[in-house]
Amino acid sequence: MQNRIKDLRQQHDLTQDELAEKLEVSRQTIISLEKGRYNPSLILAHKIAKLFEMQIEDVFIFEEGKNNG
Amino acid sequence: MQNRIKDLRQQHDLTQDELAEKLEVSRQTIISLEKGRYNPSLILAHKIAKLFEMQIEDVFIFEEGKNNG
DNA sequence: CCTTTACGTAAAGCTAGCTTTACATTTAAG
DNA sequence: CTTAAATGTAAAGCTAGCTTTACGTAAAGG
Repeated sequence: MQNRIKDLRQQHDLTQDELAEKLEVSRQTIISLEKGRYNPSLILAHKIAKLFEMQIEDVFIFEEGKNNG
Repeated sequence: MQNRIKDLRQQHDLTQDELAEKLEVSRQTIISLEKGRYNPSLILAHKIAKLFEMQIEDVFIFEEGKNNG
């Protein structure tokens, strides 16, 4: 699962530290998210999408076309 | 955080067990989700929304109007 | 050289999502 | 009463999201 967090953060002129504060998570969490190291909780995903005024599905890119019917 | 899972499941004539199989999770997970007992992972939320052909934000209802601008 | 800012890795630890098993209740059918 | 399907609770256990601390690197500035 990929995401556009790094891109969006830079577009909004935020450092990792600033983004972490706004989302009320640690900087490590931001780094890990940007590196695609894990699958965040829905609430965190929502906070991110809300901050950037986007839909969750537009921030996070899911693997479509795997076993999709 | 609330959600419309129970409602959507019934609209689609699915039992908890059938929904669990489709989502590749346990029935307990469905029960807990329907009861709002926790905050699912983003991937699970996505699978649910995709199954019902909806946006995540339309399946899960986040507390808006708290400190929202 | 030294300090500050920003980004990154590593690893130990806590918490909560999710699984598994077991048991109880309700409704429908015989 | 018995069987079966559907829903629910309880609790033990594994895994992974997230935190915290520590250390390393590179760029900007004095």
